[in-house]
Amino acid sequence: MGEKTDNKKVGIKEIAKLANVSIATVDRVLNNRKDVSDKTRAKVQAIIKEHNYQPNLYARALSVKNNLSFAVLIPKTSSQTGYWDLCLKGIKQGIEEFSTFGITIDIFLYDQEDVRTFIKMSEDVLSRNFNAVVIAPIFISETIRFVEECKKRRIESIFVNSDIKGCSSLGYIGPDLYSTGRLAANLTSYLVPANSKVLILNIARGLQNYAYLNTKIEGYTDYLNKLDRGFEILNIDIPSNNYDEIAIDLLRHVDTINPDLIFVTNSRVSVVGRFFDEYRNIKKPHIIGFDFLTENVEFLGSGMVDFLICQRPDKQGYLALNYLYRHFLLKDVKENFKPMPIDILTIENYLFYEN
Amino acid sequence: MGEKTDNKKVGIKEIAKLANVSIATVDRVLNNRKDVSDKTRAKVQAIIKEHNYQPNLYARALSVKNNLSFAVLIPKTSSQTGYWDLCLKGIKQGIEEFSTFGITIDIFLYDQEDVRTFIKMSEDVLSRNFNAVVIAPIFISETIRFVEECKKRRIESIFVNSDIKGCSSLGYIGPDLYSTGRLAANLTSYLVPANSKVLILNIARGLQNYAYLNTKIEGYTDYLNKLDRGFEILNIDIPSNNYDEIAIDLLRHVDTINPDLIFVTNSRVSVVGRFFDEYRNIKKPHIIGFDFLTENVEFLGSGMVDFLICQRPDKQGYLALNYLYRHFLLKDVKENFKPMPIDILTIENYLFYEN
DNA sequence: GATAGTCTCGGTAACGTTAACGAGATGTCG
DNA sequence: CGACATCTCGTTAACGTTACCGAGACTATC
Repeated sequence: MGEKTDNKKVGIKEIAKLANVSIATVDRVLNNRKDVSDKTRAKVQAIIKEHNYQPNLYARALSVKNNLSFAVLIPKTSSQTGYWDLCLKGIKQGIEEFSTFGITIDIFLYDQEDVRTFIKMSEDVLSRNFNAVVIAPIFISETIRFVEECKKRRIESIFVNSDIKGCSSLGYIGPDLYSTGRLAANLTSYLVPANSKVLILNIARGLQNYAYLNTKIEGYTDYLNKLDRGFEILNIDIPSNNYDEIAIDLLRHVDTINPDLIFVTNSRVSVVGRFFDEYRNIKKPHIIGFDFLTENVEFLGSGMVDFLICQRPDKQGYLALNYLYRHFLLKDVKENFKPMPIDILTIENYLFYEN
Repeated sequence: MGEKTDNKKVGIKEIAKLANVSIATVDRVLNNRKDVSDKTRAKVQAIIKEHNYQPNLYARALSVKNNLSFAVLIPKTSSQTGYWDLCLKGIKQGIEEFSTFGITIDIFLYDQEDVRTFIKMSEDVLSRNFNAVVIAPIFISETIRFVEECKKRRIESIFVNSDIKGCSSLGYIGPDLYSTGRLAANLTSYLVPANSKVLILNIARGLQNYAYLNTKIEGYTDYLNKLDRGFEILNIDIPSNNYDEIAIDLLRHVDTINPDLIFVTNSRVSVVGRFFDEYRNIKKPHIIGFDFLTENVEFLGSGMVDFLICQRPDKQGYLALNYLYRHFLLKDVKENFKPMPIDILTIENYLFYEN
């Protein structure tokens, strides 16, 4: 025989009967509201614990008529990378799911190359009356200021993609960026032998703002230095979003450095792939980069890129909304979240990767 | 401003009013039951489509009082590997979640080293009256026979962990095993140079039964042979579950072969790790294995094992039940599932891996 | 033309929880 | 002692869907 599962779910009604009170009182105890004497509260709580009562979340979701509203404040996708589209995809999935409960979710997109658009959008958010806001914090000081303002108005905040430690009221959903850099270094150590030349490549306009890049690079260099294999590590910025401009810079650097491996610190790895696709006379180094974008996957599939490290941006977006939903409606979350998994994609497993 | 999401969910009541019928009739149309004239059915359907009516699954789940029952037929966890515990963990999570709806789920565990226990358990399953059964098909011909019997009795079946093509009525949830082997080979090619000696190691009692192993090995050797780097590939079985026995065999083989890399084709990679931990005078090869078991992770963390390939057994178990739940209650599933993602774990990202 | 059967359809109680409302008991202050 | 506030608790209508029950209209049969 197999194990038998006891599926006798006790309901609020059962508890009420056992405690000789009304279901309203049980509800008051469950949601620890007032209007219950200490004595009956203790009695009901005892019975709840004794029978391991678990609320029916579906009934609760059905019953509660809320008018919660959340805001989402993330960069708009640029012509150069579809990264934020992925995040948005997860957000939209969340909207689809949670609109059933009457939750309103508004999306505010800013230009990650123009801090003024962030300030404008954050003011727009404040002008309305949201219960919570999901933020991708690109601009550090401006985000801190914005969250301060939110706290004053009792608007909860949660970060995705990257974190500013201790800033948001509800925490951070995303990968540990330092470990992300270490992982890239770990894979690097498998790809190239000792004394190799390794090029760290930061490609994007307005690079100075991207504090999260430094964390990745730190993890990367710390790991390689500790390995002590005589790697020669160079860190180069190409502050542009234009392929032709980037190609010129790249050509110059690659010519003089002649790297064995290039580590692209963000999702622009496809640009580097395209470069070596065009300049076939140049010796192609190993390439490691970030994010499951179609343009990146293309170069992964052709063997141009060795590893893609992924942080599930869509899942991050979805989880942020899911967390808010649970925070406000289900009240079941106390635990702070662990960092997101860091996925490794190669030519052999990318086909099965989704969300 | 941001995008505004229209959260006006139309309900069955709205539809009824618009169609000048009762909600009962709308319900009949929605669940295409009889007792509706063609004319009113068409009218209601038009209005449903026009207003893009989406049923409130929570209300439905709350309302429906079903007495569905599912069986789960998987190997019991052996002393040698906690693999099936992980699968069971996912199953139990599903039980927890779906018992809310009055679904009864019974677990039947068989001994994967003894086909008779499988036959016994499958008879037990048939003697009761389940609506569906989740099967981990280890014993091929016996499983086929069992599923035939299920079909006669209109019991749905779904496979996890490995597949027998076209056998189960509802499909297969798990990784593509051939690709799994290819991925191991891909990682192998990064770990060792040309002309290396590679040892494929199959460890488990009753190996002859494990058809899924061959698929993995096929993927592995196909990939390496196509690479054409002069790898010397050896395939060795150690049909035992006892560490001391395995160690003796291993010592003999490793001594004569002196491999540069060992590919352990199942979750017993910790045994190999322990071996090289004890025989420190032997040159440690690179090691690749399977599954996120605590004992395996230990050797991943110590650097003894280079890569662990994971197929999320707990998620497989959960998804199987989740699929059944959706199949019977929500009726929303038509799509056949894609293979599960194949995860790569190294010393640098395993900390963030869960379910 | 009475009877029984079939085909449509509407009314409504339930599912488990929430929250508005009000009743009764007790306390407080003049 | 009366007026009023506060504390405690029960009653009950929702939430959106399902499914049982039965009413009315129509058809077939004798």
